[in-house]
Amino acid sequence: MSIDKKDQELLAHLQANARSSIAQLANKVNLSDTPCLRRIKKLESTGVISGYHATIEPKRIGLNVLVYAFVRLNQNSVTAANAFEEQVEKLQHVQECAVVSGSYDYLLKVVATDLEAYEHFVKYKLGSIDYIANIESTVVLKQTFNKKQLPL
Amino acid sequence: MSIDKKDQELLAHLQANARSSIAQLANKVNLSDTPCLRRIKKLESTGVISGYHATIEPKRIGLNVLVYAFVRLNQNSVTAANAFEEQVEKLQHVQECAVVSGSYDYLLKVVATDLEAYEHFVKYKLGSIDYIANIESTVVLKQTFNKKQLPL
DNA sequence: GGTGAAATTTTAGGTGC
DNA sequence: GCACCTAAAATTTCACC
Repeated sequence: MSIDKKDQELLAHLQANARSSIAQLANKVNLSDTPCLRRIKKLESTGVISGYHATIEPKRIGLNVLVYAFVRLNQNSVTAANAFEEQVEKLQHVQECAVVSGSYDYLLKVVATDLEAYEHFVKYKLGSIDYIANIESTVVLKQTFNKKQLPL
Repeated sequence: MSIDKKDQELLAHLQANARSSIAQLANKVNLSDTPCLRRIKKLESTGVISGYHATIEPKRIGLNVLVYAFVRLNQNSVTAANAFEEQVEKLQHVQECAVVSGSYDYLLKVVATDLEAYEHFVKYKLGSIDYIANIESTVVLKQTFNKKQLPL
């Protein structure tokens, strides 16, 4: 998959506004509609574009708290890792999960309505997952920015 | 702003696929087109929906590395904070920036082509920003999931 | 990569429930 | 508040050059 200048421009525009019409996009990158659409379809089918998603302001729906939670498991087995990953994905408040370097095994990005709800989440939801040794929470006091644009 | 069941369903669908047509959405939530569109416009104008963004697979465009970087400043002044936030936002490889609790001041989400590029980034880009006392990098070894769906 | 045309969709207004 | 209808404008998508 080779991504030329036009593709890069299309990706930039689609990251900024996923609901732009093909005609608008074609205009911005100086192509006519058909080749523009062809390029977008190709970017989709080759997996460069994996989806289009509305972004919701968490605070507008009552999710006022964001926390990064570091998790260490009590054993380094495939069984433990698989069990943990499977169970944590079911928790709707966990938005992202990553295996990380350092003294912890996982980093989770968690949303909650408030700190009390987060405490409850850690105690009863995360806390009920198998193989967890300990959890360290890093509370986000303020998000300074959250770009929706990867460097191309 | 009150968000009822239908709005919640619309938000869920738009988070899953931001390019759905109004007719498709109206069908899914058992509304006709007009009130469906009205609701979406309202969700947009009230800031519940802040935008629609194409999601790009970082690896498909050569961004193979993701790192969470904790940053501590060398002074707790408004001047230092403002200067840091302003300069770090200009770095395209920094996707997110948050003020956090704990022993560090900021948590940055950084993408890079590889670890060597990341090392270069820390040394010459982040490193050239004023007021930074030290940086601790937590490398993501594997992303297990990244949901595009907030709990409603 | 571009053109033109058909098919579909969006968007707005009006009516009555 | 909604469904239903109508209709113009815009958009998507196609075969073809």
